Amino acid sequence: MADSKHFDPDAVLDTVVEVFWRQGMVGTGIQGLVTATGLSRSSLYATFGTKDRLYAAALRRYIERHSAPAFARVAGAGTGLAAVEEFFAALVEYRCSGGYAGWGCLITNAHAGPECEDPVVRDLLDRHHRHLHEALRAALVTAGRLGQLHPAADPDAGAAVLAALAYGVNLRSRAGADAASLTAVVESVLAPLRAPRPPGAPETRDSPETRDRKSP
Amino acid sequence: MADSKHFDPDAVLDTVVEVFWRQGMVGTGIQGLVTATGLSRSSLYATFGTKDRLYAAALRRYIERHSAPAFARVAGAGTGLAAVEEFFAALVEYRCSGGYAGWGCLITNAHAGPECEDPVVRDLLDRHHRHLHEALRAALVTAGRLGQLHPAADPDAGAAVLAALAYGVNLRSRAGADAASLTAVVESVLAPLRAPRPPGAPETRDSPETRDRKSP
DNA sequence: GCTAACTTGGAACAGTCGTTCCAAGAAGGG
DNA sequence: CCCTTCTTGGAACGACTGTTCCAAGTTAGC
Repeated sequence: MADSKHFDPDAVLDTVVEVFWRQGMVGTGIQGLVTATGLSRSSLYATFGTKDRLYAAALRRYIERHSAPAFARVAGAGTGLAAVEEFFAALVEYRCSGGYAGWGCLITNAHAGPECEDPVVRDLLDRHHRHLHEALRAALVTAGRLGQLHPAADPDAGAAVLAALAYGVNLRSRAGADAASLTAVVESVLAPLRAPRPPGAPETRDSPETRDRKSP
Repeated sequence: MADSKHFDPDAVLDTVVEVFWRQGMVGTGIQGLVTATGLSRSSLYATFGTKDRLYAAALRRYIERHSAPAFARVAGAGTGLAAVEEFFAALVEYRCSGGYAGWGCLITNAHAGPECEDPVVRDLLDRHHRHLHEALRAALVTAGRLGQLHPAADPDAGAAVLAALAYGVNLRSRAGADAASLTAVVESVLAPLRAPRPPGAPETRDSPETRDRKSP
C-alpha cells in the first residue's frame, strides 16, 4: 500500500551514534548527520524526529550496544575481581586504541554539555550510572563470595569508587591520556580492594603492582 | 594620546568564564557573550580576539581563579590527609551548592567537547591535570611524613586515583548527583589511604565511614 | 583646538543552524 | 491500472553562527 524505507534505520542510527560520539551534541549539525548517513533531511526527520529526539535515541542505542554488553559481562562473569580487571582493561583498550580511540564515552561526554539539562537526557545518564554501579557491585559481591575482597571493602562503596574511576578514564582518554597511565590508575584503585595475601602474610596488605613501582 | 577602554577587561573575562562554564564552548554564541558582558562585538573582538582565543583565555582564567587556589591550598596545607579531605569537601560543596551548583568544572567539561582537539586547549588540560596530580601528591607525601598514610599506599599512585576521583565528582555533579553520594565516594576512596588504627588495632584497617554503613 | 590613536555601537558579511514544506517518485492492495 | 500511502530529494524558512568593517565618538599629547 505504501513505499517502504530505502535504508536500514538501525544501521543509520549506528552511524548517528558515531557522529554524536565524536563531535558531541551541540557540535554536531544536521548537515553533518545528512552527509554521514547519506540520507536526506526529510528521511532523517521522518524517521527520528527532531535533533533532541535523535540524540536521545543515539544515547539509548549507545547504551544498548556499547555499555550494556560490558555491564552484563562484568556482572555475570562470576570471576569477581578478575572480571572487574577485565572490564577496565577492555575499557582502556576501547578508549585508547582502535577506531574509537580518543572519542571518550558518549554518555560521559553528555554529562559535560548543555544537553544534560534536558530531562530526558538526564534520566538516561542517571539510569546508565545506576546500571554501571550495579554491575560493578555485582562483581564485587561475587569477589566477596570468592574470598578475593579485602575484609574492609564494601561492595557498594567499592562500586561507587570504580564507577567514578570509569568516568575519569573516559574523560582523560578523550584528551589523549596514554593507556599506560590509565591502566596504572585502574590498578591503584583495585589494589586496596584485594584481599591480603592468603595465610601467613604480614598484617599490611600489598599487591604486586604497588609493591615495587617506586622503590629506589 | 588615545581613548582608554570603557570597561574592565578582567571583570569581563570573569563573566565570560561563567558563560562558557555553564553552556560549554560550542554551546555558547558570541551574542550570548555580548549580552552577558554588556559590551559590543567590536570591543569583545578588539580585546580578546576570536572565540577560540577568548575560550583559551577563559580556561586560563578559570585555572588561576578557581583551580590554582585550591591546588595551592591542598599542596601547602601541611596537614596531609586532612588537607585532602578538605579539598574534596570544598569541591563537593562547590559543585553541588551555591551559585555554581550543577555547572561542573570548566576544565572537566572541556575534555568532553570538540574543543579538546584544539592543541592549545589540550595543552591547558594536560597542564591542569599535572598540577592537580602534583598538588594531591604533595599532600600525600606530607601525609606519609605525618604517618597518616597506609604503608601500602604510594603517594604518586594515590594522587592519580584522587585526580580521577575529582573528574568523576565534577562530571556527576553536573548531571545533578547529590552531595551526599559524592561525599560517600570520596570517603570510600580515602579510606584505604589511611594508616591503620594507631597501635594495637586488629590487622584489618577500618574507617568510621565504611564500618557501619550497610550493617543490617 | 588640533590631531593622532584608540574605542565603540551597529550594520553587514557569508555561512550554517534546526526545521518545515512540497512536488516528485515508488510501492503494494484493490 | 489506479489510487492511496508512504518516502525522498531539495528548496525554502527565519534565526543565528563567527567575524569584519566603518563611521562616530572619546581621549590625551602637542
